Amino acid sequence: MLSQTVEYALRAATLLASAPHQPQTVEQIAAATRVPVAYLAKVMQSLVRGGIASSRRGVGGGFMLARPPEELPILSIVQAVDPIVRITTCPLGLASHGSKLCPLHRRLDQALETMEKAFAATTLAEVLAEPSGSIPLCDFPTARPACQIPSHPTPSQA
Amino acid sequence: MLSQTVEYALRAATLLASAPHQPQTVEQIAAATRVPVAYLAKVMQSLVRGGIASSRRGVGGGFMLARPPEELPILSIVQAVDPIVRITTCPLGLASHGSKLCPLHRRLDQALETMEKAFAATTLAEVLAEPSGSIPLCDFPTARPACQIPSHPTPSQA
DNA sequence: AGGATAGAGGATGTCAATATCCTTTATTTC
DNA sequence: GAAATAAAGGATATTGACATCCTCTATCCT
Repeated sequence: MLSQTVEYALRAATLLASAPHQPQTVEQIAAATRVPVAYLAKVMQSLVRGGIASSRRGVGGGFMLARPPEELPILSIVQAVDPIVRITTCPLGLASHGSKLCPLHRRLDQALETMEKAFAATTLAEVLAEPSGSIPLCDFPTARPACQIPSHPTPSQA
Repeated sequence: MLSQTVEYALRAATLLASAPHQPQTVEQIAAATRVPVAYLAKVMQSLVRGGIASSRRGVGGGFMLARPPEELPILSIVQAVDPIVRITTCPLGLASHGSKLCPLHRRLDQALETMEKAFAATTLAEVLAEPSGSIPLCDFPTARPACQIPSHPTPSQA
């Protein structure tokens, strides 16, 4: 239903949100989120192009969120890597309907709209700092959820 | 987002609903719904296995809905061909959360649930007989929407 | 400047979804 | 029973999502 790529991107973004102002390398993100390193590199590129993350090369470089998690609806992450395409014209390709969708596709598009809205209404920050106290994104080997950072997540553990 | 297969299955089911008690061959359905014939044959098999449609071989045979459209939520069609898989355990595979989802995946699963409910709440009949009068599934070369059937849709036009 | 680090980008491989084709089986009609 | 019709099912292509690898470029540190 939701693509692997979206899943990966959301995990990565969540990790970045949990380590603010601390650049994370692809290796670090991959290890923490259990995503194939090489593929994650591509996904991160999409996030950078989409304005979700910023990147820095060289020593001490890595990826950081381009904006604070409070201002990042998870929809923007979805759209950056694997956009939700709404149904705007009849997929059958017949022009007889003009711009009006038939009932079937109207319903399908409504379902898409619902998803879109749900994702638009949820920010990364909300995903991260849940009142219930459940640790987001499961155990992090290196990083900690925002609510219980010791002093800084992981400067360089090698 | 939604797979091609689901799209095809819904189109086919809608057509069957528009021609009740009139078996439609794969060729007929394919022509009316603009779906590749050979692939549609596979999709129809799934619908039959899923209890959505019934099939008859031989002359005068074809596919019919197994139940009246009023009793067929479109969710059942989706589930028959390309089931929505809800997120029940942490995709990261770490058991530390027990059965509790992390906030991220809880949200994602909620989105899936919303879709599921939307599809569960909509019947084929509703998709077919829209008050607005827009013709479902665009133009039918052979069949007509339920609201304006002449006498019978298309017995055998060859 | 030179070496080390780390992202960017291109080329390529793998696998599942999509799609096609052909043979077999069931059913009807004559 | 034989011929025609139409679905069932297996084998096989094609395509795009997912994934890997290698080289190039930017940045940091000494």
